[in-house]
Amino acid sequence: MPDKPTVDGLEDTWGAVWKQNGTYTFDRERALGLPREQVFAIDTPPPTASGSLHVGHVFSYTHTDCMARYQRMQGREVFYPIGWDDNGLPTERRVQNYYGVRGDATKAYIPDYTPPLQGAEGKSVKAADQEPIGRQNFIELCDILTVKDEETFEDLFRRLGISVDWNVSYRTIDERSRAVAQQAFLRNLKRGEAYQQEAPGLWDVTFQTAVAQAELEARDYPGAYHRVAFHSDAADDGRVYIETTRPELLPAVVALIAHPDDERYQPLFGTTVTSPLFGVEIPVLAHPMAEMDKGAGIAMCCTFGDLTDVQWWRELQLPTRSIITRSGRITAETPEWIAGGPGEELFAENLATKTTFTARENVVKALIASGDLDGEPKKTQRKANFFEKGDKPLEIVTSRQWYIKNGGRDKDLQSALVQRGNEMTWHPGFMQSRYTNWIEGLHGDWLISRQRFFGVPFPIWYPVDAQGETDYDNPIVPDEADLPIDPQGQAPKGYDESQRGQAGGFVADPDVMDTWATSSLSPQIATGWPIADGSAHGSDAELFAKIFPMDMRPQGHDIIRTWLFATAVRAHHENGSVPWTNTAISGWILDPDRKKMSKSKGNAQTPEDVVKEFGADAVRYWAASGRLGTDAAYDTGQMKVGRRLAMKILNASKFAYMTPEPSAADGDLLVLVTQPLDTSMLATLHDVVERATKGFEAWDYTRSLELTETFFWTFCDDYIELVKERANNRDGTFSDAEAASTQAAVRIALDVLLRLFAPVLPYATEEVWSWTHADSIHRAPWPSVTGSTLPADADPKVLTAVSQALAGVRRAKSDAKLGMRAEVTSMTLAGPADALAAAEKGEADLRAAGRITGMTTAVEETEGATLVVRDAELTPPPPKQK
RNA sequence: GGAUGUAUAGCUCAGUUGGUUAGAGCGUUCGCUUCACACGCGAGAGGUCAGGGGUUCGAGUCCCUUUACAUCCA
Repeated sequence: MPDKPTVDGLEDTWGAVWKQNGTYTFDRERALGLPREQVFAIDTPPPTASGSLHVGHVFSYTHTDCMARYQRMQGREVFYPIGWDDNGLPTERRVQNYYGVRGDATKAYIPDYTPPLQGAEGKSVKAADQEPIGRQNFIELCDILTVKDEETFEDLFRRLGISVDWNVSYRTIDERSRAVAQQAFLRNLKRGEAYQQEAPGLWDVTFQTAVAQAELEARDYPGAYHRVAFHSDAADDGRVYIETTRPELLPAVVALIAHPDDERYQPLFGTTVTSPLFGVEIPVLAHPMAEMDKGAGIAMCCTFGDLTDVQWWRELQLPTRSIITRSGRITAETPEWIAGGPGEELFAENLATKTTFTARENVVKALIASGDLDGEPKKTQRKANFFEKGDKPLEIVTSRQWYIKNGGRDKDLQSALVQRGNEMTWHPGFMQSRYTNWIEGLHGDWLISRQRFFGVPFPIWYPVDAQGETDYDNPIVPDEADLPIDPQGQAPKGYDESQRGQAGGFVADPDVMDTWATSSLSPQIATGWPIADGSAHGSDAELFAKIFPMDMRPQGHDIIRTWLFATAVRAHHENGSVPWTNTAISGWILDPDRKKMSKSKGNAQTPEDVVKEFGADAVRYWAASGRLGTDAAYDTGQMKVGRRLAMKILNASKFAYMTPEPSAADGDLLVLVTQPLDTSMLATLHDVVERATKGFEAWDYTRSLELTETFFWTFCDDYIELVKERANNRDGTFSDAEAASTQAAVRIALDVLLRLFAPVLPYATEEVWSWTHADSIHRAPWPSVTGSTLPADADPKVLTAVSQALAGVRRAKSDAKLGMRAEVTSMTLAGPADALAAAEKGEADLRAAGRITGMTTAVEETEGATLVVRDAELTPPPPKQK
């Protein structure tokens, strides 16, 4: 026991001990032998290894850790893995900026490649300044940087005291994850849950990849309505006006569309009009999606300007006239429907290969020149779809993509997935509606293919026929036993590498899976879902059978629509079950202005600094003060309180263990506790244990902490102050039995309190525990209410009454502006008879703590029936002798 | 426009199935070297529970409505 206890440095001391002793190691054998409910399996979120953590991570990972530690102390075998989500776009983007490179599928592999930059942290390198390198070189750099990032993360998690088992870890790009993702995909394919389709879809021109509905973000985007004339024989003045924000798409127009009930356009339905500048003849059609009260009420449908165009194109069976390429520029060749027409030259000279922005300017100029633009363009803010990580509006491009069925096009599947939500217990419950709402709002299947580099490749090849045409309808798949595979580096069975890309040979599917298509399998990856025959790549059929579905999925509410939903979809298809039975949804961290904290706003704190300044226990205390589902303010004040609490635990414990050690016959301290005040304190604690346990059982660690903390301060400020004299008994005022009673009681209480605090404050509690125990507190049993043998007459009211009396004495001294050492030569303790009777049971302690030499009592009604002190006569303490 | 949540002391938040006079911490004011702790201890001040209406013997709590804020979806 140290002379001057401190919370500083506990992280280093105990972090090393826990690591060495494997305190949090998952015992697979024990788990397999236990009943299922005695195992607690957590599907820990794999953090994105693309930079530094922020306090929001600290917040939610602490929530999970508190639950994990509680479950462990309850004797359950806790499966608490850690994963890293290192595949995907965030990593690619970080690598681009960190090394100043860019993946380019056309470049060859360079052995021993040295990138132009090292650690250009935080800066973004312009695309033009990035060195284009081959796919394999790019992937190698991704691998190097993610491993480096993950080490930093591990440091912080360890320091925070997150009790994951570091032996049970995975990366979403490692061999096992690739094998799991590919096997799951192949099985989806076999069962018809995965399919590919060539269709118009949302496309990011910066990243040059398709994106899924879950990755969309609607943002305000400035634009202008252009009133443009189409030419018609059926119209009064030969003109039909439409209003469009995208005049550059005029060459791609396929129809004009108005609402079927719109009287203005009745005469035009069924007729044709010709487009200005290009003279293309198109039909005027009716469709209910046309908005009568917007613009002119009639719209031009282009292939494709937005998702409504796609719907019209599909439902009205319109032709496809695409002019926007995957890079977001206008196509270089003049399309056949323009060639030979009046706009041929305009297209070739002023539109081809231009950006949409330039093309728009040029079309507008031409429209002004031809007199087909009516008035000035009217500025507007329109909602445009963006990729959540992109900064240019999405275009719609026709491409071949892979999809997994998610209920967006199938009502039965949709309701089955909604139903899965009912099989999970949501903490808090209202978060389930976000899940349900999202599913019910889906309007397409889940697009999982991405035209990127650093991801899990589709385990697919396609035959190339004798004419050199790729046969997409008959993909070649590998055996599960061969997974994971890279179809770009390996030839399918029955072929050899020389046949790649040759007529009569094969080609690889060029795409990778979206990150979510792998991380949605985290339960299967972590729990040992068998690959092929179950012997390779971390397969563990026995463990999988035991702990899947898992018990807990912790995560933030912003990714319910992505990670949580996708995980439910995969388990539904593959396992016919939910992936876990509980979801614990953490809120966000808001800065003091109630804004979401983020690095871009410059208001985010680095967790490393915070932990260094206040200590891990203090930061955890702050995090644990935030309930599940509730956004919390970033509040260093709460961290100071946490630090103070941890200090108090050390100091109070030091006091307790400095009192003479009582000796019990058979080591059972409880039999020594005989005095009413002491049994009263234990009875109150007994009640606290009961309620704190209920808190954890309801996933309300905050409630549990609050109850424990409140009692702890009463224990320190009232109980310990009252029994100080008796516990040390320096003057021999008390009998040995009286002294031993409290010496035993403080030790018993502390033993319980430390364990109640342990899930939230692992460092301070472990430190104190180590003064009297050889084993870790984090493997000690959670305090039990059933096993205790409190004396039958233990009455919580005694502590309450004596504390009230002591408060009255303190107030009298405080009012007299005297110190607490002042002597009370006479006073009257007044209150109801039962309260007085209870107080009398601790009178000797009250006299000692209050330095009361003269006291009388008076039975009377008092406000709130509390005990009050009246007519106190005080003598200031003698000056202190040095 | 739809969904979900929030609104209680200067700040951050509790307040359980409706039940005496609405609580805590921080901050603030006053006081105290007290042999575990000055990173401490004691005491005080501070609230029309967002507004309005209703149910009830009784509403911070239940119902309706308005307002503000946050998030998600259109």
